Amino acid sequence: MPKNTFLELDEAKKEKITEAALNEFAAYGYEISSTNRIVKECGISKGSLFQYFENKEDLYFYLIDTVAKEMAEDMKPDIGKLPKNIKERIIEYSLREISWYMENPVKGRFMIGMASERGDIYKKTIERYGEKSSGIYEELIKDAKFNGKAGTNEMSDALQWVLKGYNEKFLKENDPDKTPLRKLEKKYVTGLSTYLDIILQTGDS
Amino acid sequence: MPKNTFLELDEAKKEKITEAALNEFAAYGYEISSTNRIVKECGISKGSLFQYFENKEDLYFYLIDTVAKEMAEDMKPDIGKLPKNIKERIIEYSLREISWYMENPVKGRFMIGMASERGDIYKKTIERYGEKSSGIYEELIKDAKFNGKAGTNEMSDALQWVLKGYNEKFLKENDPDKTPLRKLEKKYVTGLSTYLDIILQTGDS
DNA sequence: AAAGATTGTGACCACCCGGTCACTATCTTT
DNA sequence: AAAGATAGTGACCGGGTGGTCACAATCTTT
Repeated sequence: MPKNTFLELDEAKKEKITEAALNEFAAYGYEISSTNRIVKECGISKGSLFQYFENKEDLYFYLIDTVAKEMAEDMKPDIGKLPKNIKERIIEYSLREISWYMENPVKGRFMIGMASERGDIYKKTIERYGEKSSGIYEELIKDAKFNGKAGTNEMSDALQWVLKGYNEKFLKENDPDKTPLRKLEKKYVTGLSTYLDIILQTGDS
Repeated sequence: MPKNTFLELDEAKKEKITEAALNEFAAYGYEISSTNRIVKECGISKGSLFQYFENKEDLYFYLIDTVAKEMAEDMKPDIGKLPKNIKERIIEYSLREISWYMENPVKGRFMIGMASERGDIYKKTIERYGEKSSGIYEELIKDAKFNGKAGTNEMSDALQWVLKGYNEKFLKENDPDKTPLRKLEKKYVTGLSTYLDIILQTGDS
């Protein structure tokens, strides 16, 4: 965790440092990211950075804490009022998620990158935060009918894999800076609907 | 590509160098991997390594070439005689793939890691080899019936995501060094069958 | 205004990197 | 055996790394 000195900085400065660090980690990943570039980017001295944070790892975990918390808080209010229909429920939840990524591209890339780190830092991240919970997917499909021998576990796995695959594909093929968000959201829903038909037994739209 | 000097080395030495380099890249990824550690591991001098290969990148691409070729050749003979039934066909192909990964764990981790590199080396890899072809998945499902509006493209995407997800899950949960391969293969097929039921309309076993 | 506490700085440290090259050791040809 | 070609070596180079610390600047208390 950051030292008190950092938390007591004025918002603008904190923001600048956080932004620079997120950009660096999002672009290069943990190991290749350079604290030298970070301090140059946000205009503070090396000494200051290491006064605010114990070390590079401390800074990295602070960012994970902050961004994960912010994301969770942005999404939480919507989760309560999801539709009853399974397919609609999944689409609305997933749309909320992808919109957050498009509205927060740097933080989004940071979070995605975090999940594909390697070596020590990956192990430590897992130790601190555990594997990504699949609880939310089980929640989403709680009263669906399934094909074959599939149970809730298999179904939520499949849903998770398809959503992840579709999100990656969508983010790769669509640039939120070029197309208005509204249009992208419509496109996202249309595309996702087709994929959901594949794994959901229910025939209604 | 490696210089002639490397290709003319005796097999044992080539093998030792290749093995050490694969281990390093598989464990750390391209950027963090160290040529110093590689030469120490395989017992040659730094000078020799750079006599055999132009530079680190050259070595890396040589490994990709070699391993990808080997994998393709190991799999090719089987592809021709896949069953006609879609589900059986997918299972048999996918089983062959996962078996190869379990029989060649280092090469397997190297190939998987390769696909999740970042930055320049990732771009260069794509430039050289192109995106991973999804042609094989289209081939596998060529005469399936689909749910809803899904066409061949969506279907092969979904199949690809589910297979990838299941493979990762399976490799994480099963250690080929502890359980005999036969048993693992049986377990793999049983598990995969359930997931395939989710995305395949066909009701037959 | 002076003294003291706090915050900010960047030159500097030891270390590691990929890559080089003058040199040695080995093998081949004469 | 001598001479020449080839293969192998590791100290060394410039450069970048995360992290430190003596000092400078600023703010707070007296």
